[in-house]
Amino acid sequence: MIKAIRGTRDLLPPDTALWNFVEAAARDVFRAYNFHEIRTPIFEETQLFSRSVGEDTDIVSKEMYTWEDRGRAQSEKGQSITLRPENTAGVVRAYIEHKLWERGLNKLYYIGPQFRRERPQKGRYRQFFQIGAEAIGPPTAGSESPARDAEVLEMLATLLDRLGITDWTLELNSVGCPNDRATYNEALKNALKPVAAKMCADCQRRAVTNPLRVFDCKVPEDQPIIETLPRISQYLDEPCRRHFDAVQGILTAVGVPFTLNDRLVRGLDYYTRTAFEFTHGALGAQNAILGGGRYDGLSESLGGPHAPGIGFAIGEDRLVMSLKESADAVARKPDVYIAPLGPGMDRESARLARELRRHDVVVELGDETFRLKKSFENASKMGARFALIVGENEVKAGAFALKNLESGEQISVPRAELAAKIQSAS
RNA sequence: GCGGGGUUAGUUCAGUGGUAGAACACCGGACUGUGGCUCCGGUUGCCGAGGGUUCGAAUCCCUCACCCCGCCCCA
Repeated sequence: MIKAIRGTRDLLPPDTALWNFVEAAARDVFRAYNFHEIRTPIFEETQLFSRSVGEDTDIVSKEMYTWEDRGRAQSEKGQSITLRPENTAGVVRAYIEHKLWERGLNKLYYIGPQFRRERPQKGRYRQFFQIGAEAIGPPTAGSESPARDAEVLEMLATLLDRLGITDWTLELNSVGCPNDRATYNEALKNALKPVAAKMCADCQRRAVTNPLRVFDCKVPEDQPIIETLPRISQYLDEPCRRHFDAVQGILTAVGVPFTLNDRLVRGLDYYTRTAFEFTHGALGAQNAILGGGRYDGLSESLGGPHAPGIGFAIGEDRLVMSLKESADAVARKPDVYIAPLGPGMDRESARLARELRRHDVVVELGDETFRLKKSFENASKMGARFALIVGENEVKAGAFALKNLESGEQISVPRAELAAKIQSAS
């Protein structure tokens, strides 16, 4: 048997209804903030990712689906291509390629699949879905303003509330400018040198390879040592500090609660200043449902103009997981099951079904060879609200037996009134 | 890449060396123009794959595959 390959999966009803619900809510909320949808290709030149995400990140060094193209044209041969591991790079590429700033397109959102070749685990797949947005543009468009950061964060809080997710926590930090980070990294390394030997094996390795990761350590014995380490917040220059203070001020003013977390660091190279994460309990080891931050230098590093930006990506798989219970409620059940009874009644039923569907009634059709019992069984199994009997008697009388499957009440309804009768009961 | 758990009916699972099971689901009947509740009957399997031990393997051993959970890392 051929199965979906490791790390990929089929999304089936009724879950798909929940996915649609989530996506519809996101589109609706984003629209209120003047974001517009962009769809970029799911594969790009490999360089795009290695240059933006960072050559030394795990994503680029070992988690990308990359292959060599064998196109017909000479220019296509040997070109290295990669399935997008995230969507920010693609959006910024498109922003530059189409000079979107010339058209005032500064706020973009996307919904779509991303790919990483990592070991699957709870809420983590090789094809996973992200809902994200990027506010990017020349500083005159407000793209560098702390007000933009606050707006994006407030938008996310609104979306989560709208989805009925109330127990979220917004963790906020500033990772400063590239200069601040370089200085800080040096200071952190130096501070770790004398104490690393006393820490857990993981931390000893991190101290050398990726010092920032030491802050993720969960070993209790290491915590006192970690507490003494320098924090990025102590290394922010004046403009970065003012920016961060302003973001916090606006968030407080609009009533979006947040927690400062100076251990929060972002893995991707392009992040600057504001970094954030929304977490949600009861999701296991992967408790972050969305993350993002500011990337003021990304456009320039990809050969574009100075275009500061801030963005985020929501892990849709995880978000849906935390809503899982409501999947059945969101799926729309048939309003009516039409039970044709006897020879010739399929034709009659098809005509009726067509009429009703034009009135936005959800109709499921039976078959004239089914016994009535069978039709009723089918109807209640699929959760139809009504069963409609289409037999010779009904056709002759021009009125049909309509049974409410919940109450058991059955009435005779003239053809012209059927749609209204079914709708009114919903 | 590393560690742990798992794989038996459509689904959830029991079965630890001697005839493959239960519940639910599904199909049919009781009930030929009326579902749900009830009762009766029925179907369902290369027991993940391959090899080994044994008179005999779902069961013990080895190898592999796949799934899940976690680690590393991370939107």
